[in-house]
Amino acid sequence: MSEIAATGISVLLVDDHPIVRQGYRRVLESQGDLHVVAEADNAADAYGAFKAHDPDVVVLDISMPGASGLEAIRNIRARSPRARILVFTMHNEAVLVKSAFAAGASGFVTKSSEPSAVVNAIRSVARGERAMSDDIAHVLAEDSLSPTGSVLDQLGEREIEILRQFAGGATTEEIATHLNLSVKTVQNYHYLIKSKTGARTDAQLVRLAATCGLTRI
Amino acid sequence: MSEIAATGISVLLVDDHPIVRQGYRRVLESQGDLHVVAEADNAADAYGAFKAHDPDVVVLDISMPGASGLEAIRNIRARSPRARILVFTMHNEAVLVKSAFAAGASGFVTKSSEPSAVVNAIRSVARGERAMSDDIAHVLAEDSLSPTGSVLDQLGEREIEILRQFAGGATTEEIATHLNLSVKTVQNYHYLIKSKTGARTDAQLVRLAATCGLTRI
DNA sequence: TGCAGCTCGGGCAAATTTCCCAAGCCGGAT
DNA sequence: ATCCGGCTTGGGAAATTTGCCCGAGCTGCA
Repeated sequence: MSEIAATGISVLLVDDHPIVRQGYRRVLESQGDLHVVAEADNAADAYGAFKAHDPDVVVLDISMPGASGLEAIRNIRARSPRARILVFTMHNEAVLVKSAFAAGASGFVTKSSEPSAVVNAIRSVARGERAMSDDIAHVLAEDSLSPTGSVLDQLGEREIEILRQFAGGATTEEIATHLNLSVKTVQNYHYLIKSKTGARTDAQLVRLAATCGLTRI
Repeated sequence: MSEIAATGISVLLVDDHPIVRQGYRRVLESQGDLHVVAEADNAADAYGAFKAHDPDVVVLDISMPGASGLEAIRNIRARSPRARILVFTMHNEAVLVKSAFAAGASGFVTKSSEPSAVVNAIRSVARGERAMSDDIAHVLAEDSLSPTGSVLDQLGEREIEILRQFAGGATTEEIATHLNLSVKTVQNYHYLIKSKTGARTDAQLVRLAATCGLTRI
């Protein structure tokens, strides 16, 4: 079957929902130049499938947000730096997007995009270009993309400690007491952490802390 | 076009993601007996499309959570009690499932299901039977056996929906927009949820939602 | 020496949270 | 039929927090 790849773009589909995979497979294959050569339904299998089929593009459709998808990206890129990975999800949080690119993704498109935008993104990524959908470009633009790596690398020791306690459920006053700081300082850290990580919500902050292993839930 | 219905099952697809709709459409139509006669990308349009095409089955694929989906179900059923609605989502919380059936759904399948299970569910629903995927039956079964009142039992439908979106990282404005409520109302729910659950912090709320399976991290 | 970055906090306007309250609606109990 | 209670929806007003600006002390490093 690998002869096909010579005339088109071979794709590995990663998604945990079987029927979603099948739907995308049909949409992609109707394009003529796109060929789904393999599927995987979890992050762990993704690399095995990648190694076995050496696809031109990996389309990672992570419906659930964070960690396992990012892990899969790192997993593949660490061992095959030439891999092209297009993240395809319904989430559009700046933190997630940045993390995905930092982890080595080549593109990021949301499910709100038109089908044509998605297939064009696959073609762009296959050519080695970076691709993202308009809405993603928008959130990133506002967020003013910084070349920093993992989200936690941007944070100082104190910031991480405060984030940990906050994500653990502590109030601002409690954190101030624990760390012998003024409430004002803790508030400022809270704000600083949010701007550094791109989280716009306390909830996003908690999710971030959880996916980074800062807290367990 | 309605002559087709005589030989098969006509389907109305409701989903907010264009490419997802297109994928499902191809999967369903490849079955031979299933025909997608219309699509809608939001709850508001769903009833209009239903009235215009009178499909045998409505497949409601609400990736974005709930209330608007539940509303759409009630909306359709209230005016066309004969309507057969199959909810098709990635969520598998008992609360949601029960709400959906209470709202008048005929079936509930998750995206984790095999494509064959999904199309069979559509056929079952078209015959007027009730249908649900194995995993849904499982969570409902466990739920009915557990006398332990989950924290979620204290919360109403709206509260749960708002908690879900909040824990997912949405801002108050976003939730208000999604659910067509005033910001003030969402704020009040936010407060109410905290007092009902005893959470004193947004972070505690997120953790609570996560442990209840309302959101994944 | 000097810059850069972390840590710590003040200030102040704008926004949000916290409570309390009211009204409509609906289902169940009386 | 009526009342009670709970859900849903929002207003109001005080209290608190956020967002963003600032300065200052400390450290490490070039």
